Formats: sequence, C-alpha cells, structure tokens
Amino acid sequence: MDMDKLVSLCKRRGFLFQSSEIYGGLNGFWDYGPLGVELKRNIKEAWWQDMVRGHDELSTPAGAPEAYEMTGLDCTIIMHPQVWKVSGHYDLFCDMMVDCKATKKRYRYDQIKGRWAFRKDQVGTGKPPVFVTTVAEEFDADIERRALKYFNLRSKQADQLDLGELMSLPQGISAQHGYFESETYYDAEGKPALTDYSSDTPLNHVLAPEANEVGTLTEPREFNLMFKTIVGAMGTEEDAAFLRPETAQGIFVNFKNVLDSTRVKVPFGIAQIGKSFRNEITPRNFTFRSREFEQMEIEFFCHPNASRKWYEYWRDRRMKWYTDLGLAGERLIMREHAADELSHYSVGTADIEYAFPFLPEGEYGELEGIAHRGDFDLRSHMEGKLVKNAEGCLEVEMVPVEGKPDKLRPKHRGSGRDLTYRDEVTNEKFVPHVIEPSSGADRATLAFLCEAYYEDEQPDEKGEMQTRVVMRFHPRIAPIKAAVFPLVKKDGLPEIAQEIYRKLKAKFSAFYDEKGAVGRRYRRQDEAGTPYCITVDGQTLTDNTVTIRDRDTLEQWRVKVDEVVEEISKRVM
RNA sequence: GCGGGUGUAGUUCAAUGGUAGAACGAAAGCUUCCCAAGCUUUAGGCGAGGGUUCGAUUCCCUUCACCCGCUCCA
Repeated sequence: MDMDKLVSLCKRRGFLFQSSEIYGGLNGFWDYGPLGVELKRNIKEAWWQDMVRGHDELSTPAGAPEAYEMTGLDCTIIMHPQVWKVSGHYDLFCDMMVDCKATKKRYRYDQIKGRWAFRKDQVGTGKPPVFVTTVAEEFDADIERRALKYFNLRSKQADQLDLGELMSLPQGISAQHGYFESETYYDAEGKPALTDYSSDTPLNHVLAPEANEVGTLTEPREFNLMFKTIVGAMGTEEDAAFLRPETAQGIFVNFKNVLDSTRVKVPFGIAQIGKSFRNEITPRNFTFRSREFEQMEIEFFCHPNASRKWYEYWRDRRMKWYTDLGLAGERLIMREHAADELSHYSVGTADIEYAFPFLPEGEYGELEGIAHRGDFDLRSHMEGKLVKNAEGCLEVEMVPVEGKPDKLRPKHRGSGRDLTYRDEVTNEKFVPHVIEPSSGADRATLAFLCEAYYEDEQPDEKGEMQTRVVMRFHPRIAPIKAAVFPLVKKDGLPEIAQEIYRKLKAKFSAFYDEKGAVGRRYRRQDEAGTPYCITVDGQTLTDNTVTIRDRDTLEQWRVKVDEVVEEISKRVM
C-alpha cells in the first residue's frame, strides 16, 4: 500500500489534517477531521466498552487466572511536579545533550567523561592541553588510548602523557569562564597552560568521543522531553509544572482513592483514556510519532504471586482485541522483549506491533506495550524515586545533602503515604504488582486506517473496469455505519429515504445523499468506509422493501423498511 | 539536531522574470430505476517573511511544513 495515497485520502475525505495548517502547520501535531474523529472515537469507545464497561467481573474470562474487576478514571493532564520526579521521568526527560559537529553524533552530557591531557615535551611551547573525552565503559584505558593517538605518541611513549583528573565535560563555558579557570590544566611549572580566556573557551580544546580533531562539540543543551508549563498567573520558575508524558501516573497516585471509594478488591484494573505530551526530538511518519497524543492505559493490580500469569493474560487479551477489530493477518505481531531489553523495573514486556507501510520492509511499529512493572510504581510513590542497586534490587536513589557531603538524602522524595494493600480475607499486606497494557489511540487509529485502505477493480455502468478505493473498516469502528439513498430524486423516493435516515441516525452515525448518480454515491461511501448503503427504489413503493448494499462484496439484498434499523444495528454493534 | 529532496486549487500534476492551466474532486441545476467518465453553470491556488528587479509563483536568503537517510525513541 502506498502511504502517500492514504495520506492524501485522509486529507481529502477529512480523516486527518495537519494542525494549524493555515499557518504552515506545526511539527508533530495533527487534527482529526469529521470522519477521523468518528473513527478514533469508535476505537476509544470499543476499548472502553470491551475493557471496562462491558467487562464481566462475575466470571473468569478465557485465559484469566480468576475473575477480576475493572474500573475507570480520568485524571488531570497537569499534576504535582513531584509525580514526575518520583516516577523517574523528570531525570530521564530533562537531559543535557551535546552534539558533535564532525561526527553528527549526539551524546548525553552525563555520559561523557574526560581528562585534560598534555604532552610533556610540549610544555612551554604554548601548545594548549586537550580535553580528551570518551563514553566508553573503561574511561581510563580509552582516554589514554585516544590521547596517545591525538598527540601522535606510541603506547611505549605513554610516560610522555600527562593526564588530569577524570571529570565531566565543562558546561556553560562560553558565557562565563569561571568553570574553565578552576579546572584549567596546569603545566609542569605550575603555570596555567591556557591564559587567554577572552578569545578562547574550553570547548575549543575538547576532543569529542569519536572525533579526530578538537572543538567539534556544541555546548551542553537542555533537552526537555516533557512539556513545561507554569501554574499560576504570576508563575515563576518555581511554579513550573509539566504536561503528563503518560496517563499511567495519574492512576498510581489515585490508587488509594479508588480502593477507598469503590470496594474493588485485588485483582482489579483501573483504565484511563487521555492526552499525553512528549517533546519528541523527531516527530515523523504521519501521526505515528506525535508530540500530543492519546493513550488508552490500564494499570492492573494483582498479587505478586500471580503477576506472571496476569501478565500473560493481558498480553494475549490485548492482542485478541486488535485482531477481533480487523487488524488480523501478518502485519500485526506480538513481540516479547528480550531480558536485556527490559526496563530496569520490568519482569516481562511484550509489544503489539504493526507493519506500517511507511516502515522499511520487515519492520514493525509499536501499537501497545504490555509491561509487567512489578511493585515499582506504587513503591516509588511511597518511598521516592527508585534505582537499581549493585545487587539488582530497587532502592531509593540517594544524593549528598548540600553542604554536608557525607550526609545523604533521597534524590526525589515519595509521598510517604502507605499504598500497600491489605487482603480483607487473609489479612495479608502487600504492595500489589502492576501489569500495564498501554495502548496508543492515535497509533491504533493509524493502523486501522492503513489496514482498511484497499483498492480493487469494479465495473462501471458500461462494464469497464474502474479502480475503486474502499476503506474496509470493521463495521464497529467505521465512522459512518450506513448511508441512505433514494435511487432517483423523484416519485416520492427521497421522502421515504429521509424517513429511514432519521430512524438510523437516532441510533448511530448515518449519512443521507440524494445527489447525482447512485454509483457515484456508493463510491463516495466506499472511500469513507461506510459498510452499508440503503437504497430506496421503485420496488419500495409496491412492497415496502429497500436494498442494502455491502461495501466489501457489493452484494445487495432486500429488507422490509421497518426492519432496516434492526438489520443494520445487529451488523455494526 | 544533521544532510539531501520537495512545497502551485480539496487531491494529483503542468507552465512561466510580465500576477497561472489541466484532470479528478466539490457546489448548483438538468438528466438518470443500481455501482464514479450524459449535459450546463459556478467556486477555488503559487506555504510564510525578506531581498534582487521597473516587475518575482519563477532568482537569492531566512523561516515553516512534508518526504528520504542519520540521530533519538523512558
């Protein structure tokens, strides 16, 4: 399938528009048009119906360890900033990055380490030292190797090399040279090797990790992957808050509220649909990587002993949901992450992926991730931001207290609230494990659009084959369920058709059209993906029946006018 | 963020240093008893800003957006 054709159809028929298009558009933001909003809404409602509202908590679903409850939630997009500090997003999303102009590589600032290096026989010649950097695991060996190479020295001449302390890349240097001065390399005679700070900066003497010449690194720049905002009209930097980068945290911080207000018992899940925001570095591929996007997330809380089984249940349950709605076939796969690919807190993660047409052959894009998150999230919000220690166990990340380097404090303090769960029957207290099926509503919508796009050949009224573009949506997610046409615009046919249209429209989205040739009207509905077209013709006047045309097979059959609503209903629900 | 490419009507495309055409689509009407091409009429465009020039949609610069490759992707 040609992605360009789909993109142009989405624009032409009103599925998707570029955001703020009349002002030239905004990178990474997309709007849903009249058809698109119906499609996306149907997808979200199918999810909510199947996962939450329609869920039967009285019996054990196929593949589930036991019966469970599901409930919903709708949280704010802006939450207390501490939420993101404790969850780890703040540290991870506010990285300082440096770019190398020579190699086009980008490095995380905190991953680059280096030493000032000097060649002893050049002391006094006025040649400046070089700050040799690397991102290697073995900083010392790598820095020495690269320094020798830079100074054109052989390994056995290593004693010619004078290396300073291992340190981070100096930052904020061109603005003020104080940092540089304090860290300046002093040569063997105790004199600063660099003195002219006014026309020089340390960056000019930094050898980037993979560069062969100095001075190719940009200054460290802050990369804010979270959208920052200000709370309060007089807001200053202290009032900074963030638009959520995921909906999940709102569920975790409301865990106790839900428990206290609903009588739900573990195992149970809390579902939420809502917008999230990430300042993606490279938004691309239509709506696939957008900066504002909508998530459909479940946090499922269960006993630690059963979490593995629940993970497997949700993994398979979510896969089935997509296939039931028409994302069947080879383009949809489930991929379990290898152990080394897992997040530091996860015991298991599976992605449901779709072979989007804009991806290279054999590559898949993520629609949903089902993650076993253990007790990481609830513990974080109790204790504070967690990191893995040397033994591989999670513990609160500690940093030195300012001014008292030998005292430690939590880097980001948790709520201090007790989020443990007490089993009313066994009286057991535990922190529930969490299974997180996290789905992208926009990505699902895009996948359904791609999957639906289909071209076939159908004969026109002269019997010549014509290309027909048809969006073969599953009837449940189709933006328009049925269209009603009078075959011709006379003999009272429009009046009958309009009556049928009104009855349909009371139940679901329907479309009425009496203009032009009926074949043209059929084709228009094919492009919109309308599964059924109802046509009022001459025979209607004698026996009170109409034809129903199937979008995919083009078959037509007659039903009584009074039975049209029921006939369509049972096919599109 | 870097490199390359592209921006003309709703869509797909033309042409041009002297203010733009087509096809399809859309709208109105006629015609039409079942799958877009029967007729008539109508509306609609040079991504934005600056420069060169008597004059720029065309040449130059900047910017924005899209596509491809790299980078990134908790």
